[in-house]
This record gives sequence, structure tokens and C-alpha cells, in this order.
Amino acid sequence: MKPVRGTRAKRRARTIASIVETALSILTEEGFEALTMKRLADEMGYAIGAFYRYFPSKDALLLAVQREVLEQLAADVRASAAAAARDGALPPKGRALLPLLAAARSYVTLARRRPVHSALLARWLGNPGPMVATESAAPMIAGLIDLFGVIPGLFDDAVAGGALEAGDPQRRAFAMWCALQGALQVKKLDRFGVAAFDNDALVAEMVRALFVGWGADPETFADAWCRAEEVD
Amino acid sequence: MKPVRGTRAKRRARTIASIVETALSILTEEGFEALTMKRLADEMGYAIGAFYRYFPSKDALLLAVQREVLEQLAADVRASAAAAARDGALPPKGRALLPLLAAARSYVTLARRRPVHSALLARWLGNPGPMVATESAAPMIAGLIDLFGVIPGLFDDAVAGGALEAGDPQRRAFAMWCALQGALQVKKLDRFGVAAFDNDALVAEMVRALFVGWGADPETFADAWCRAEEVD
Amino acid sequence: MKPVRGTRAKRRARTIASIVETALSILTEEGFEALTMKRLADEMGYAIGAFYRYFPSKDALLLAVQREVLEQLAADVRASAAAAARDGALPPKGRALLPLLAAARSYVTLARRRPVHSALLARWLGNPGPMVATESAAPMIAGLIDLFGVIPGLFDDAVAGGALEAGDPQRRAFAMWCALQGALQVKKLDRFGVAAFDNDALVAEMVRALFVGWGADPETFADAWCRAEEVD
Amino acid sequence: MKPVRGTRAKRRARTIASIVETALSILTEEGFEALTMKRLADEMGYAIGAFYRYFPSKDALLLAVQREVLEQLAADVRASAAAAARDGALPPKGRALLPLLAAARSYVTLARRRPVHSALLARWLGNPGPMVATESAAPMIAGLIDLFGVIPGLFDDAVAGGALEAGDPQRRAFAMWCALQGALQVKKLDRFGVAAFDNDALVAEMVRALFVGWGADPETFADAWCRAEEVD
DNA sequence: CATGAATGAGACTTCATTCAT
DNA sequence: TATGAATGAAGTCTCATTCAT
Repeated sequence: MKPVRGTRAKRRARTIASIVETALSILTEEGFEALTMKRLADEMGYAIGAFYRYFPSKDALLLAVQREVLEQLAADVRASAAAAARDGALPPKGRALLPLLAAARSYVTLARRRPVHSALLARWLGNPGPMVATESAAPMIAGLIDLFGVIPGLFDDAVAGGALEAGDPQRRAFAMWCALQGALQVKKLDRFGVAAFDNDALVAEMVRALFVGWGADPETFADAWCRAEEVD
Repeated sequence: MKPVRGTRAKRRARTIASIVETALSILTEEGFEALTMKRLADEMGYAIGAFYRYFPSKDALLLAVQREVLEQLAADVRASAAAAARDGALPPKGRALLPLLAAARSYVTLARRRPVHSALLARWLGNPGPMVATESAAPMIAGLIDLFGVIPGLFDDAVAGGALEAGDPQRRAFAMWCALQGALQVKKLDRFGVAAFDNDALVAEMVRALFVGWGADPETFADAWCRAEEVD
Repeated sequence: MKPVRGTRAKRRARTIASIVETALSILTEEGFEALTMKRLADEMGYAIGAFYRYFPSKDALLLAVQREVLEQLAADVRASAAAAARDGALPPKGRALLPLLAAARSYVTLARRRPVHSALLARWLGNPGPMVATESAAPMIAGLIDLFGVIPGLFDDAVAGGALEAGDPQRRAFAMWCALQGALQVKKLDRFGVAAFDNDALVAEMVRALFVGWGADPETFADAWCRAEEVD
Repeated sequence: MKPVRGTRAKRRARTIASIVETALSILTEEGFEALTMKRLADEMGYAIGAFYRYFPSKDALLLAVQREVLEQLAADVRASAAAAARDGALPPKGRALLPLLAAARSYVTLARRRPVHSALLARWLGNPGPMVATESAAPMIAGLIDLFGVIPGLFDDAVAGGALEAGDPQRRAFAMWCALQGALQVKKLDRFGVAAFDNDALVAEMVRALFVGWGADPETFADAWCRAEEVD
């Protein structure tokens, strides 16, 4: 009997997903250098050659991992913002700000909740060149844009709610993300114990300045930020 | 006749400097992966073994390169700030802000003026782990602190000149640097042509928000920022 | 059609055996320093990397060689003793002694029959440290113990046959082996032509003294030793 | 004024001696692999090139070290025998045996007192080939013969004193040394904790058998061996 | 005599990828 | 589809020795 149509394709998709997942877990547990094709094969109980049926090269595999990472990050950030939007513990202006701040917090705490995702993103961003290898980075840019899909809307809402002055929401979204990303990147300096490098304080300072700069009332901001920290 | 005392030491220092310089130029012209000991040896007309008289390992060499990069960056930033401090084209409040903005601009335009330095820094920051490989990153952290040696003072000056509200200058300095660094890191996204990713606009937006958030008058800021762009 | 189960494993075992064998032959023909991974690869028509599928390091390969050497030595010694046990050319006491002496002779003549094995053993024993480089020498010690598995029993037999006084057979076995090993080690002094260094005479003197010391009758010993020399 | 004749030569000899000494101490403290020309130069505060004024090659240097080791060993053994010869605590036959046993003990305990000397000797003996590199091993053989210079005489004395039966003293001397050397070589097996490998018991067993085999009275031997152990 | 920079061959090891089975 | 043996180029590092100064 013929298998149900699509069964093969499904099976293939499942295999691909499990390869990506395993790669991610090796990355997580043993670091970037540890991810070799052999290591991956051993972990999965596959032969090395098998991967090349699913991915034409290691780069292609890495690209898929990258995409997965971005998707998960975006999902997390969106979820945080959505949860904050349902929170009713603040006065109107604060409520208009909260989802935005929750999204920011969420992105920062990713470094704690999913350190590998964060580290991978930092690494890809930090490496010169088209991130993975050459041109085929297109899918990854899609992931990034997706990550920001929701943030500009939150800025619009905040403006509409009177919590911020008017301004290009896309640009603000991107600026916020870059600043946070910069802060995350230097997290490693924490371990040198220099006071000025304290990461949490740094993030707080940075976000406060940005939002006040965009017209937020300092007190409203402070309240909303506290609430955002509690929501985590 | 005996050679002048110190001649050997000088020669040694010169050799070390030229190794670092050559490494930097290979990095510049051919990228990170291209810097192998063999490549370096060929470039310099040396035998591979020669380097190991000067650096105990490739890591050590990389550390020296790192240090050099940081020193040059710090020198550039300091020079820009100093030049701006001598500029008399603005009213007092603007003058108090200018050196700070000039330093920021300078740091950003480094990516154009010294792309390799910038890329290396991004890479080192982006890679998880102690940057170089071992613990001996101490000299590098010193370089970073040096890089900030002058910035907090500029914040103090700006506050004293009435251009900013009071606030911890160290933290502000660090926050500014991180935000800029984050912006630089995503510079590579420029080439995807997404409008929101335009780097110059991004930096302008970010810096404006930060400084206004720290109490700068928007118009004073705008004037000073224009001036800073001209000073480059 | 699926290959017979175990086919791969067999092939693998064959490859491993042939690597060890080739290594041994290089060692034999060209000495210890000549055994490099490259030399081995060339000899076998392999690429260097191939070995690392079978042995995690050169040390591991050397360990396997060591083991092989010990196994062959043990087999030889056992075979000699067994052959001597079937020999009926002597009176009872002599017969009780013969397998022991045959084993001793066999061990000594190994240096002629398998000079490399002998030299390797001497080298490993002579080098301070855990012989191979790491702790994993366990398999090798097993080989040594195996080598002695049969000798203590022969001492028991000799005592039972009235050829020797009672005494700890393990200790005697080990003492005999050490003494012989010492004699073999200085074999290289032969070539200086100093009479006292004549190796055969040395061994004869040594073994005679030991066995007489353990209670053998001098004449019985002499007869049995002659017989043992003939049996070779 | 001309320097006193011989001053230069003396100075040269002193330098050579100190090089050998330093090499030996590196060997002692850090093992065989640690002795590189660079390491030696650093230790002595010399430049690498300097050694080549005193030794044409590293091999030549090693040869000198070897010689030194042998000389020290021989001196130790001779001293022990001489001290024992002055000991009056035993009956005549025992006294006739004592210097011999003291010499044997002394050689064995060298492994404890001068582990490096012992290890070096073992290594040189264990390595196939002419010990150092090629033909120039002649000086070393002289050292060995020197080491035995006194032992055969002690055998003669023992025979004369009625403690041993007659027999070729040179051969006995050499046999004894080889057997002891064999025992020392396997000292490393101690650490595997196998009872049969206990080195002290092994040596005792071996020496007892040899001397009884050479005609010593078991009780006289036992007394003398105890005494020899005390004399250490 | 002394220096130490430079040599250069060669050591071990890694790993993405291919291909006959 | 799946296997895993084999490739082979590339990487870092070592060290006895030479030689211009």
C-alpha cells in the first residue's frame, strides 16, 4: 500500500526539525566550537553522511538553527508584550507604556532564560560578513523583521495613549533593540567586577533615558518599569 | 664595540609592533579566518617559528592586536572630543554638549574610518567566552576603561555647563557606548536595504533620545549634533 | 541486500589490526622515532586523518601496539613452556625444572627472534612515567600479568616435583623475569666486546645462581638448562 | 699582564661543569622532555648560542650528563661498600659478604636517593641504539666499567673469606647488577598495587637467591642482608 | 666570548565533505 | 535512505641549530 501522500514530506520535516533541535542543544550545552558534524551525528545516532540529505552543508544547517533561534526569540518577546497588555495595574499612561517596557525587559532577560539563543545572536551579529557564510542570509533577515513586527505597533499605541511624543515607530523600535543588544553584548564585562559595568543598572539607565527622550513622563516611566520587572 | 644598551630591546619592540601591525592588516584585508600563523609568516617573510619568540601563542598575539585596536580607538575618540572642545561656533549650552557628541560621532564613524578595528571589536564583544580564549584578558579590559577615561569627564562638564541634568557620569558614558556599539553591530543589516535599518538615522535617533532623556534641550541638541557632524 | 551483521565491525577490527601491525613493522625496521603519523599513513596508503577514526590519539595507538607486543610475548613464552612440558628426555627432577627454564630461555631469545618487541618492551620499561603518557596503561598491566599467568604455576610444579625448595611462586616468577629483563637491557653492551658483558654467559650465570639459590640441584639444573637450549 | 696559564681552561671547565649540573637539575625537577636548549639557557641566564661553544650538539651535552651520572653512581656504590668493609658487627663470613650486599643495597636505594640518576640510567639502558645517538658512546662505557671496578674485587674477598663458592667475579658482578637493574626498572609497576610487584620484597628475594646460588649460607646471608639494610 | 633572532622541517590533530556500498 | 571509511588541506606549535653582530 502506498503511504498517505505527504507522509514522506512530513517525516522529512520532522527529521530536519530534530536535527536543528539537537544542534541547538549541543550549542547550548557545549558551546559553539563543539558543534561538529561528527558530534551531531553521534548525538543523534546517525551517520555523518545522513545530514547531507537534509542540508547541503554545515552552513545551511547553521542557517536553519539561526532561523529557529530568531523565531523563538520573537515569540518570547511577543508573548511578554501581550501579557503586559492585559495587565491592569497601572494608570492609563503607564498602561500604554507597559507592553513596550515588558518587551524590552523580556529581550534583556532572554540572556538569562535562553543564554545560548542570546549568545548565538550576539555572535552572528558580531561576526563581520553576511552572518552565516555568504548571500543566503535572506531567511534570517526575515526572522529579524518578524522580531520587530510587533514592536512598532506598541510604539504607536504608546503615542496614541499619550505616553510618548510622536515619532517614527519603526526607527524607535530598532533603536531600542540595538541599544539593548549593545548592553547585552557587554554583559561579559560583568565578570571583571567594574561597578560601571553592572548590567542591570546599565539597562535601566539606558531605557530610562531613551523613553524620557521620547517624551515619557519620568514618573510614569519609573512606575511602568517597576511593573515590567515584576511581570517577568 | 658593544651595541648601545637597549638596542636589542628596541629592536625587539619594533619587531613586535610590526607583527601586530601586519596581523592587523591581514585582518583588515582578508578577514578573521585569514589570519593564520602561516599567512602571517609569509606576509612578513618570516619562518613560522619566529613568532613564538615574541608571543607564546596565537592567542597572545591576538591579545596584543586587541590591545592595539583599543588604544587606537581610544586615541581617536579622545582626539575628537578635544578638537570639539576647542570649537567656538555654538552658544554656551551647545558648547558644553559638543565634545560629548563629537566623541559619539567619532566612535560611530570609526566603522567607516577604521572598519577592521570596528569589526574586530564587534567580533570580540560578540563572541561568548573571555574574548581571547583565556583569562589573560586583563590588559584588554584596561584598554576599555581607558577608552572611557575621558567620557565621564565630558558628562560632568556638560552637567556643569547646564546642558544636562545631573546623573552618574560613568553609567551614562557606558550606556552611551553600549547603545552605539549595538547600532554599529547591526550596520551589516544596512545592505538589506530595509529603511528602518538605515544606520545613520538610527544613530541620530538613538543619541537624540538618550541626550534628551538626560535633560538636554532638544534644540540645543540638534544644533550641537549638526556641528558635531561637521567637525568630523 | 543488507550486509551480514557484524561485517562492518569485522572490517573495522581488521583495519585496526593492520594499523597496529604496520606500526609495529615501522618500529621494527626504522626505530621508535620513525613512527610518525605521516610515516604510518604513507606506509598504509591512507590519509593521516584516517587513523583518528580508530584511535583517538597517537598515544592510544601506541598503547594498542604495546598490548599486541605483550600478547605475542606471552604467547611465545607459554608455547615454549608447554612444549618443554611434553619433553621426556630428562629424569623426573629435570623434567620438573625444564618448562621453567624453557620459559626463561624463550624470553631471552625473544631478543633475537623478535628484536623489536623486545626493544619496545625495554624502552617502555625504561622510560619513567606511565609508559605511554597517560594513566590508561591499565590494559598494558593486564598484559604483563597475563605474561606471568603461567610461570608461577611452573614454579609450583617444580616444587611439587622436588626440583626446588618451597617458596612464593609469584615472587620467584617476578624475580626471574626482572633479572632476565635486566640482562636483556644491557644486551646492547655486547657490541663493546667486553668479555664480562657477554650476554649468553651472563644469562646462564644468572639463571644458574637463581635456581640453585631456590634449591635446585646444580647438576640437575645444568642438564635441564642444556636441554632447554636444545629445545629452542 | 697575561693571565696565569690555565686560567682560561679552568674557567672553561667550570662553565662546562655548571652546564652539566644545571642540565641535571632540570632533568631532576622537570623530567626528560623539559630539557631543551632554550630551557637550559633561560635557567643559566645564557643565550642559547653559548652552549655551542662548549658542546658541539645537544647529544654531546647529554653524553656529558650521562658520564656525570655514572660517576656519581659509582662513587656512591664504592662509598657504601667501603663503609660496610669497616663494619665489625658480624661474624667473619658475614663480614666477608657485607660489602657486597651493601653495594647491592646502595644501588637499589639510589632509586630513592637519586631518582633522576636512576631514571636516566634506566632510560639510557632502555633505549635501543647506542644510547645517546651514535658511536660516541665510548666515554659512557668507561663509566660503566668504572662502576664495576670495585665489585669483582668484593666477590674475590667474599670467596677468600669462605662466604661464597669460587666463581668468575666479573661475571657475578655483572649478573648482580643486571638483576638489580631489572628490578629497578619495574619499580614503576609498584603503583599498580599488585602485591607480586612489591619492589623491596622482590629485591630481597632476588638477591637472596643469587647469593645462596653462589654458595652463601642462607643464615649468614640473612644476617648480612639485615646488617646491610641497617647500614644504609 | 656571547647574543638572540631566525630558521624550517616536522610533529600531532581537526573536520567538513564525498562516495562506494 | 543510510552508512561510515576515507580524504586532505589546514591549523598550531616545537626545537636543535646557525650566524651576523
